[in-house]
Amino acid sequence: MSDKKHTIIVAALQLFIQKGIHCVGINEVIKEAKVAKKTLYHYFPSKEALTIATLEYRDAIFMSWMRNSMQQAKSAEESLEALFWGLNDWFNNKAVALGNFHGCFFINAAAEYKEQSSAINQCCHQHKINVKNLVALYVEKFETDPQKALFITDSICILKEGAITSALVQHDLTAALKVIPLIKLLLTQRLPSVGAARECETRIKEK
Amino acid sequence: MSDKKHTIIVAALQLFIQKGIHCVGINEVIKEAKVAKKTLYHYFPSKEALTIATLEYRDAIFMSWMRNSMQQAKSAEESLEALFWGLNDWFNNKAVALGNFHGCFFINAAAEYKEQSSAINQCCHQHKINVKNLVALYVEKFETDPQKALFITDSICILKEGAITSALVQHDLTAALKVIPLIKLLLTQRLPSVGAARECETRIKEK
DNA sequence: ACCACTATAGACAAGTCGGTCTACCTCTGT
DNA sequence: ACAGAGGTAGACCGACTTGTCTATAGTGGT
Repeated sequence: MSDKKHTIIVAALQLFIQKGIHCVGINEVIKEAKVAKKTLYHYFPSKEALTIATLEYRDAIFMSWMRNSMQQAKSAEESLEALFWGLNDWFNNKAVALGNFHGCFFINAAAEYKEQSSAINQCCHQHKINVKNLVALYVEKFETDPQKALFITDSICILKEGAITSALVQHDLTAALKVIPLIKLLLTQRLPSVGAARECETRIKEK
Repeated sequence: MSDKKHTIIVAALQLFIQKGIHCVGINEVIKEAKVAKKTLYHYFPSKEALTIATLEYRDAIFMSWMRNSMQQAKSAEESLEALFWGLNDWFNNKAVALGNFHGCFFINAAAEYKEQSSAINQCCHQHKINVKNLVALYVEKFETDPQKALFITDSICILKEGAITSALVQHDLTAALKVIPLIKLLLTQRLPSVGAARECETRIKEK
């Protein structure tokens, strides 16, 4: 990839994360990237294309950071816990790879582009699938029952989203830590919860 | 309150929730509200003031809906579970008072106005405090230890945020149901989790 | 009857938006 | 030497933004 193209993506990503996508104009991006407007439009046909490029770039950064945070633990269970220690670092601006915390770029972008048909929304959706797949990889190491594994994976992903959102909206920088006991509970005593999940499914069919 | 003022707030809220605040211009609001621009600026000094009025109105609607969803259950524990059944209705467009689901207005608004000094961000923050206080009211009915009660309250709020975010970004309309087993687990076996929370606090101090 | 209020439509100002375009300047490969 | 790619600055376009203003009209209270 060209140097300039990369510079533009990095600058745009930084601005989009800090201020939101709608708030940042093309002129601000080219000023920050120290690049001519023609150069930007040489590499990207539109602001939307640039936005998608920043989402893809952020996805690569985030997934790499996540893999790195999880793979050092001794067991699969500890890897899942380690994810939340990593999130805690992020919230407190200690995750160098992710930069300062301004919430999840993908959640924020999806909030700005709500229509499911929009390419930007689909990018955000895809990122969450990537995250879920990585979590599932670890869960499946100790839980062979696919149904139970899916329940644990979903629960962990929801707790992750909740922690990120709470950190952003409620300014609760300890949200990731508050979740860790629940993760432990989920991993040590998971059988009754699946029973309860089945009960829920039954109840919704009754409705 | 004047009829016109109320009409403007309702129209603006509907548009803001559907499309996001930055995406909706004043002209669109007055067209939807069938009101002259001067009338809007007679009641609201600026778009920001109008936005805050919509946030306050939505807060009133949401808190009323939430109280209503929870107060019918037999026990405090069931009220907390009922909250998630209510969320499930909302996600599936069955909560009449809240309208069709487009994510949490406050999370989305906070994502658009990230600066903590902004009045809009503070409104969102305040709403989450209101929600937390209502949850705490029920938790304190069965958990007298303030530390444990706080942990349970925080956990439930994080699960709520996670479910809403997952429903929006991952298009997972069953997110609220997936959380219910965790709520049950939290309420029936809450002692070990507080121990784990203490362990976390110890570990973070070591860092 | 008259004032103050509430409302209307819509022109207008001043600025920003995404995006196009011209004109010119370096490099690099042949 | 020369072509073409990649780069620069910035003028320009039409559409849109928030917010102000003029001119007009119906209303209720004193």
